[in-house]
Amino acid sequence: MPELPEVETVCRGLQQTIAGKQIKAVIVRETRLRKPVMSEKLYRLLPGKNLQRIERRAKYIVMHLSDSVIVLAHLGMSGQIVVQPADEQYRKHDHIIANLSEGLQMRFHDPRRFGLFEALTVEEFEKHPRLQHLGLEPLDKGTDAEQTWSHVRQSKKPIKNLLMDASFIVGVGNIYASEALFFAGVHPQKIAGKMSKKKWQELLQQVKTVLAKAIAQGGTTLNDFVNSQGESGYFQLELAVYGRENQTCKTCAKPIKRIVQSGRSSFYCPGCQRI
DNA sequence: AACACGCCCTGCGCGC
DNA sequence: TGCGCGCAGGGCGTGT
Repeated sequence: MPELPEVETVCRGLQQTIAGKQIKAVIVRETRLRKPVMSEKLYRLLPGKNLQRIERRAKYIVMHLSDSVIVLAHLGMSGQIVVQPADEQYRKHDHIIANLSEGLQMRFHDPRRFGLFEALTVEEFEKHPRLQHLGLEPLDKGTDAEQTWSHVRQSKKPIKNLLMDASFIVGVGNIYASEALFFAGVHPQKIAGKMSKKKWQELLQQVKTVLAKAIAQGGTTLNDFVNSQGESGYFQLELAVYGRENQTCKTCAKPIKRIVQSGRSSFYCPGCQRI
């Protein structure tokens, strides 16, 4: 479900709604996530701690608690973190519950269970293997063509695969990769190293623009996205190519094509995006 | 050693 | 109406 803009939206929402609140108790109802949930550690580390700051790194949600405790969460394909009144009925797939002050609950909900939810000490967080090899944040000022070109020019990957390579740039998922490629006029199968530097500059700019717009829309570009208040999105910002196979290109009216790259669908306009 | 692939899961929409 | 199939926004382990 979520790419960088959706995770960013969740983090901002959590910061607004639960920063400053205390975790009273934790209930683990399902441990079978991508990585088995360490219930005992959650029970030991979280109760009594205050939520101080919630931030995003790549597609990870990082919750800083008092006493140097950190909750690291990932939404996978279908995860949600929703804050709601504690007296509402559990939904199917509400896997981890944190009772907060003021009668609220934070619930980690994830039908496909590809997500991650764990409690860590700061030391564990800083050495966390999953976080060691993450690439650049696309929205950072310093992430520009100058900074990245030497890597891009050496890559023999199709450009779409490179855009989605989290050891290079983080947060760009299957939808926004297709969208950015469309707006830059780059074919998803173009070999990264064969682009001109100018074209790469343009593409990176489109990546930033697409992500920033989606954040500005509150992540509501994706149809079943749910923010931290449980509000679902609706298409405020229409997608140009993703999911539009056989529909007409909004620029040149040719039919949008779908191909599969590394097992994932890519959508592009054969008129606007050339190899 | 850089790639692509399969797989982890549930749910949904489609065609029959 | 029910059933099977293909597909889904992520990421990791494995094999080439």
